[in-house]
Amino acid sequence: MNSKPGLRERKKQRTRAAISEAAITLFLEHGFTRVSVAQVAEAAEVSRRTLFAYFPTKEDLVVHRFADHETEAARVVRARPAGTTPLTALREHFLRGLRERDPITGLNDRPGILALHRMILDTPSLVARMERFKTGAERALAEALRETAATPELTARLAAAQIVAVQWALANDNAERLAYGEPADERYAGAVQDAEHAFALLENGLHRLAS
Amino acid sequence: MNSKPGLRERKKQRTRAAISEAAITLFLEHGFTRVSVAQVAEAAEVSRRTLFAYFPTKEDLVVHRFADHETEAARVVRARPAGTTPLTALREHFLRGLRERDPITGLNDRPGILALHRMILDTPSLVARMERFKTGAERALAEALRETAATPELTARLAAAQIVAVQWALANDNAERLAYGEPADERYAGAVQDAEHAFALLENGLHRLAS
DNA sequence: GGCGATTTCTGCACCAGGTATAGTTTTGCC
DNA sequence: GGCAAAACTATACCTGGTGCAGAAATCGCC
Repeated sequence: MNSKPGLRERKKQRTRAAISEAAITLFLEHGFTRVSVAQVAEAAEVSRRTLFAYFPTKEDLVVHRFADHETEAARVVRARPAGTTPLTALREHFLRGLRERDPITGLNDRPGILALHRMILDTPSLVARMERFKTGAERALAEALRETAATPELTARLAAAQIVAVQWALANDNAERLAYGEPADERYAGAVQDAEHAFALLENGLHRLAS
Repeated sequence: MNSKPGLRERKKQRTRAAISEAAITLFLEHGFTRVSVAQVAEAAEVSRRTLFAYFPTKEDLVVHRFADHETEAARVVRARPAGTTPLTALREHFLRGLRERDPITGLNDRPGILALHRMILDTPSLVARMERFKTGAERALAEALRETAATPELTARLAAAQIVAVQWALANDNAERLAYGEPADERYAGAVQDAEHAFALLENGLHRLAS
């Protein structure tokens, strides 16, 4: 279907990739805050003005890689087999993510990914930018729940907020441990256990919380 | 204990208040983005540099008012009567907030508060700044759960994430409705019902979510 | 291949938030 | 009254981000 994207389009994609690559290389080498967008533009052989035509902010040079995941939970819920509860579908999907070491689960220790996660975790403006994805994911998931699970508006929003918060916490926990040096393969079993515990908590509630 | 804060300290407090007041007045009148910190400084009869000595960022000129609430949930959990579960204590506290129209519940329609909430809701950088409070609240609450409810680390973090997310969603929902024109007194009954529903969901889990 | 029309890129000037520095004023205290 | 510490100010600077006008590349068509 996309056999003929046209030279213009192809060039745009190449330029975009070049900018992103130059940015991430420089950021990983010298630190996000210590590299200016001017330096990135120069490294990518593009004017500063053009860089901002491709990426609206400096932070986006990094986090655009996660943009797709914003609607992932919503897609999973929509695509679940008939008779499956949303929570089950999401749990299975998350467990598969762990098995496959999907970076979004925080359980990927390929050097590039690891360094990227580390950088994000200790750069406040990048963390803030990631939070916006969380909000987007919440909204999309709520909509999916409302549409496919006959869930009232408020319940959908509450459930979505809980689910996204929990998935985020799990991924963060994994990413932190890996950033601290634990190998992914060694962490895997624990990550699975934790995920199952977390989804059980979502499913059964917090009523067991000691008084 | 603080009978003699000293002239220096009192003056600092007055300056701080003057800056904050000037800022909020100008922001509410002309919009957050359309007022520069230079204008705020001038209105407060203070140099720009001094303004930044009191408030680290422009956003903090607005959101510093919410700083206390960051640890509120944690305090409530720590101060709960013996034999009370954390969730019960938090629910009671939230319901009391609604009754008293505590701005933090989103259920206060005093013009100043309302206008402030409206401004925050449609200023992305302010929303982002508020999210950081959410993160702080999560961390503090997790710590309180861990310490006072004999809850394992991960469970505490997961529970805190869920609880804060839910309270946030409730407050947001109320604030949005009020921003849309609904009077607080008229919204009250619904807000209580919603809160009770939300805490029940937290307590009993999402297992009822239709397949 | 050539040639207008359109899109993209660039350079430049500009604004605002935030920081570093060095010097001036104010306050606390003996 | 006078001295040290603290707070404040002016100034210059850096960086992210935007507006604008013109140069350059691409497209589609002849």
